[in-house]
Amino acid sequence: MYDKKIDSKWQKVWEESGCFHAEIDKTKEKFYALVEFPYPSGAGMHVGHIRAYMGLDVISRKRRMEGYNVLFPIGFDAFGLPTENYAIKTGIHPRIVTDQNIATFTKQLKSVGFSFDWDRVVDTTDPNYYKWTQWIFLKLFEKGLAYKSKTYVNYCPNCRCILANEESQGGKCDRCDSEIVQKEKEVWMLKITDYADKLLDGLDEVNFHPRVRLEQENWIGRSYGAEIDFVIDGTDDILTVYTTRPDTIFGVTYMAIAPEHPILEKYKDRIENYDEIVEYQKKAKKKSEFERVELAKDKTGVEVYGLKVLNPVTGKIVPLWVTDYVMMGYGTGAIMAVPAHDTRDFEFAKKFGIDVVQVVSPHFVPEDKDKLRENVQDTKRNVAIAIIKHPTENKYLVLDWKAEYGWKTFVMGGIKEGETPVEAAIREMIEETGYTNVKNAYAFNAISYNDFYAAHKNVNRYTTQYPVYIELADENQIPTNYEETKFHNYRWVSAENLASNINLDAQNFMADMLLNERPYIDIDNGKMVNSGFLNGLEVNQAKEEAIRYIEEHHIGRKRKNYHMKDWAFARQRYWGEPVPIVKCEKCGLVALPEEELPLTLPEVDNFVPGENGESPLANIDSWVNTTCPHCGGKAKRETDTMPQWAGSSWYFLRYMDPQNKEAFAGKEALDYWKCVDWYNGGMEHVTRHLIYSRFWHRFLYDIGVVPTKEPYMKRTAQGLILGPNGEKMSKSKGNVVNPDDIVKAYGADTLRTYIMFIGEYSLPAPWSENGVKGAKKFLDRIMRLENLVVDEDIIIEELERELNKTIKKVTEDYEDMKYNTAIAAMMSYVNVLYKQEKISKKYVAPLLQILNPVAPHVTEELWERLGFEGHIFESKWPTYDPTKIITEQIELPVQINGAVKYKIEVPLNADEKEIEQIALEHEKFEQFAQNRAIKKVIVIKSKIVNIVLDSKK
RNA sequence: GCAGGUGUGGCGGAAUUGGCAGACGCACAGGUCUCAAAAACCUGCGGAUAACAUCCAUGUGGGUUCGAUUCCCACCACCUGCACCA
Repeated sequence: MYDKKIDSKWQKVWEESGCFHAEIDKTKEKFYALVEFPYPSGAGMHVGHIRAYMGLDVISRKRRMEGYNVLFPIGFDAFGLPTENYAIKTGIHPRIVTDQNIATFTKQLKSVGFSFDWDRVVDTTDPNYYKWTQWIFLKLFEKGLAYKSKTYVNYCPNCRCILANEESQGGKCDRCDSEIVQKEKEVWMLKITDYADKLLDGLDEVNFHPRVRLEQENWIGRSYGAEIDFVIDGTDDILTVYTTRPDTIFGVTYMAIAPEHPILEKYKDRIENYDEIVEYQKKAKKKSEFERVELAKDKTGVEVYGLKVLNPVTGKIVPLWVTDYVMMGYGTGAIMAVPAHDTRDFEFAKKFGIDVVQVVSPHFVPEDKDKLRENVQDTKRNVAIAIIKHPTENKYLVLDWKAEYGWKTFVMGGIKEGETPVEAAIREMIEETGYTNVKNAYAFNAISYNDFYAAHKNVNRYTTQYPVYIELADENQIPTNYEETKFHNYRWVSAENLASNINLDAQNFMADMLLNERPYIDIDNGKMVNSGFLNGLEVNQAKEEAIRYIEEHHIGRKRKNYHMKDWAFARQRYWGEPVPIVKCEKCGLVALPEEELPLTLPEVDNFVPGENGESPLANIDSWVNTTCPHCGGKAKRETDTMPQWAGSSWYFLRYMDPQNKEAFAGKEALDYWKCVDWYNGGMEHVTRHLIYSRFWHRFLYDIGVVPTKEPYMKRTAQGLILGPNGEKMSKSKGNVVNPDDIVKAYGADTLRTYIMFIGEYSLPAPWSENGVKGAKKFLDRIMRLENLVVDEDIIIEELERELNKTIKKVTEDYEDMKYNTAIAAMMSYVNVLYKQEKISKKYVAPLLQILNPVAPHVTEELWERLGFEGHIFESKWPTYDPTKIITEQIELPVQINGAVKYKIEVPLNADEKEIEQIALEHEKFEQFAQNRAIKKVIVIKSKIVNIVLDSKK
């Protein structure tokens, strides 16, 4: 039986032997495994922490046995709001609370038996640590990447604190879930946008989980396009817009600006309805983020009377609108609106009756029977397509062409010289159907290019097709004797069945555009129409050509844009790193000299932040008032502190050399450990910590103080552990599992084994108390192997094969983080062992070694009891013998018509012919074949045999 | 709305260059041991039917293939991320 008392016995051995302590050793290859260090909250450790750390504890233990010099550190990310809020509530100093929490976490972590190097623990709130956080900030300031700016920032009224964009995703505060508001404030910002390209391109150099990579790419959100300068008619002012679709410049029918756009204030005297606009600005400002998103479908806006805008390419003058669907914070706060090819512009234009002009048309080139043919004449044609609506019913006229053409189409025909599409469509309708009386007819925005072979004329046609909607007034018909009527018959089809009764893509597109009013936004398939010099170009060519044109004419420029914004790097709170900058009346913002670091937090009586979002530090006059390091005059300290993400942006570097007093880490340590080889953590940090720390690290590389561009070579992510009810664990739902309870009841290895067995590592998995018992049962079975083991050397073929297979499988699965199947394989092997009367030690020792990373206490104990030499952590990772895995006879399944019916034994190297013969000679074959003829026999060596029989006898 | 992921027994989950669906575990049922229980051990366990034979079965509907959980098309449900990003 696995008695949990052995846990502390082995934890003591590991601690006293220092076996997990890492030192630089140039004779060995290094391996740096990193897990996201915890925030030491009062709630203590969560089972999620265990899953996160186990992933790399297994890898680290395996690597040590493989002979690597492994650095596997742990520390505490201890600045932050929960501790401070607790301090506000209880009056206990955050320092004391932090120390208590760290002590609790340390005890808990040790009780699970992680192989961390406890001599390298870091604490971000230790002045010896944050000295270097401040030092890095000064470097950023020195290089112009830290700046103070008065802008609109995200503000959480509940936390009384401003937040970075990354901390207010979805318009909610990361910490307390309150609705955030926009507040104008002067705060410290870090210019992370300067690093957007480096952060994106750096992803090519590392091996990140695809989901992690994708989320980072989306968050940075690089887009390529152009800035185009529109002239405000009758002024010298320009209105610059950013667009990713410069190709659609001919489709601009209005311009739109954000409510906060400064142009409004500037021209308030010229604007005829300025009052109305001010009213709209007020309303827009009041809307919460939530409302803006929820009411997205219902566009609002006000036209600006008195200002018009000149399209610099077409020379057309278009109206200017103010609307809150344009954001001041993205691009230039102004857009050129192209309703035909943008969903939002389309909705807006429809609501306010603004023109929609199609400039991109799909290009259909059929691959079926209508495919262009060689050796027939090529013809070019403008074609009118008549979509004719029945006078009384919701039905449309469809032509069924004769079988040899196979088309189902609308009425269509060539547009003659001097004819408009509408005229041509009506003429064709009368000629082909005899209907004469039109109630309403108009062309609409669904022009398409269509290149195909026209069988009835035996020519290739390159057509531009113009759709025309015709509504009949009545069913009055005149006789027709037009020659083309012999090709087809017509019938009426209801609107909902139209798509399945038209079999040309181009015409289906038209019907779709007519019936479901929508913009055409497929940018991968399109050619330009109604677009002057761009006409006929594919979208991508048109984009380049448009940019070339505007640059040549100095009316715009190529441009990249990012979704990511600069990092608001200030919190109006006490429990954070003080910003080492003073504001001097004469010299402005002045950095503290390096020798004065760390700038430590002063003692305060009251941790409550001010009503208007100022830090508690602002109340400590003795601390705030200081002298300028530059001129010696009066100066005030910055009272905002750094955000929680500061300390965690470089902690992996401190682990390399945690005691260093001269630098954040010494050169020798940096050159040896270089960067993290494998980093595991949660998905929730991908667009926060992981972005920030890559930014800082890249900056440190750029100033020459770290040896690699990227901090983490490989990044993986564990899935959440859900409560037993399948919901996310939370106190309010009462479904939280405390790891301490599991360790106390079942032992550390049970917890470890269960969590690794729970399911695919990167996916969420629900907790199951029964599953825990299953893990315990398995470990008990391991311990009881002692009763089967004998000293004799007995060779058992089956065990030879199974052991080698298991070593292979487990070795490989650990590397792929497939811990669940690795454990399943070991369980299977144990099941085989239990079938034996007695087993030699050599069949148990490697099992203990490969199980050791998951269940180190149990395996160490049994290793000792069975009298193996030394400790298991000093032993060498077992290798497998591939020749032992192969057997001479292999079993192959035989299928009859695709369903497995029986199995055959064949020699390993039998060829297809021999296998076929063995399969057909098998006694069961006749039973299933029943004299049916064999059509075909498929033999896949070492996989399967499939015999295909005639269905008849 | 866009992007990504997931969907397989009563449950957690295996199986992917297309080749035995349900490994391993849990739960459940029967048995051995026991005065009894627990533990342990053995056996069974997707569904239908008397059946060792047959049929059905990997979210739904089609398709490709000798053969599809795996590939293709359309759709549904749930989860995650982003979100009026121009």
